[in-house]
Amino acid sequence: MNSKTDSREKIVAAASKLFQLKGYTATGLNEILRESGAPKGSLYYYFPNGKEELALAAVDLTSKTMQANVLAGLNSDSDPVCAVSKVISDMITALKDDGRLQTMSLSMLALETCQTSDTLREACARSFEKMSSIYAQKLLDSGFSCERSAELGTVLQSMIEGAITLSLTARDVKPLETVLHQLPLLLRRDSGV
Amino acid sequence: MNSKTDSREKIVAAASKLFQLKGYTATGLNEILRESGAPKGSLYYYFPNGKEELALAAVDLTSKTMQANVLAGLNSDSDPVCAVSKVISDMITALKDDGRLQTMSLSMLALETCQTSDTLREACARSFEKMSSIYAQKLLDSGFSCERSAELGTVLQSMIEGAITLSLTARDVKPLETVLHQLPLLLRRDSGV
DNA sequence: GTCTATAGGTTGATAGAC
DNA sequence: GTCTATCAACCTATAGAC
Repeated sequence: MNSKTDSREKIVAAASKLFQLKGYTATGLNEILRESGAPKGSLYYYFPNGKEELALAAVDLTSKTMQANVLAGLNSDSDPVCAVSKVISDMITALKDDGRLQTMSLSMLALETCQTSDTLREACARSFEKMSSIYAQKLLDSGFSCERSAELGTVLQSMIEGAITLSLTARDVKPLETVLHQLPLLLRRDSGV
Repeated sequence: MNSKTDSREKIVAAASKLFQLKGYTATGLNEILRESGAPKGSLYYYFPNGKEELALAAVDLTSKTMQANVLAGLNSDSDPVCAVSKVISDMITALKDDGRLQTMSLSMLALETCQTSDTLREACARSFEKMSSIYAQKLLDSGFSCERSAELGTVLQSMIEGAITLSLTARDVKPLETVLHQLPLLLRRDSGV
């Protein structure tokens, strides 16, 4: 077994979970270490630049998992409306199971850090951009025009991030369900602008 | 002059500004007091329950200002597409002037506090709900059906909050501009679901 | 009522033993 | 390489002088 990167991975996994749950500022390094079981020395061995460098690794991990989840949902159906609906339904189910963020949104971390750390801001921006492009690619494959696919990808990403925020705040998945319900209208093929 | 509530109002105004800019956890009470010019004793005189009670007042202030801004934009045109476009254009202009949140979104504060404080979570949820209903009322007045108005109000609120998050993170108003561009399609009158 | 000084606890980070 | 003991700085909250 490779115990070499094991400590590192456990720290990043714990950080990724806690940053999403409580936010960047509210999550202490001690808490991350307690959760991961690793001692403090290991953290500064693997991440000499401290909290910011660890958060960067956590964002990358969260981002990759999010992308995999969305891609899996999109691949479940060839019809783009059904495919995106599946992605949102999965989020609703996950949110109902436990009312917490679990690899669904980087919004809190992005908003917290975008004014204070360019490194983290850019990492979050890349993640948002990637998610938009994943939605756009699905639309492009389904016959939407190049320009309209790109625009709708951004709109979908905005709408879903916003609906997650509203649903978490209300402790009620209704905003996500409403977006789900209005999805067919937004993605109509006819009379594209 | 009524100096009675003057200190209180200055504290709430400073808190409202800093909470939106840096977030709830990252903003210290000392910083708020420094910004407002009031001493620490006054804070605990007006807000015996400390930071949470102050944040509640700050959310109420921010929420009221946001509602006034959106209502002003919506009243600028009788056509709902033009009216909502005006609201979003104003946000784009404000974001271009200085790339910071200024009475535009409670998303960061809502995400930060929704897992730890029911009081603040509910205050943010009420604000989101109110904003959705303001958009819905405009659509209702423009002849949309009652049910469709309510649903589109939620979708608009989600989409705009999400696009603000994306624009701030990317330091680029393009996501908001894209939403603006796709707005006419979302709000088409024909063939309502 | 208004304000200051300080308590008590936590944070991110470091130095150095093994 | 891995870990522990400890630092200085910061936080929220309080007690009590004016």
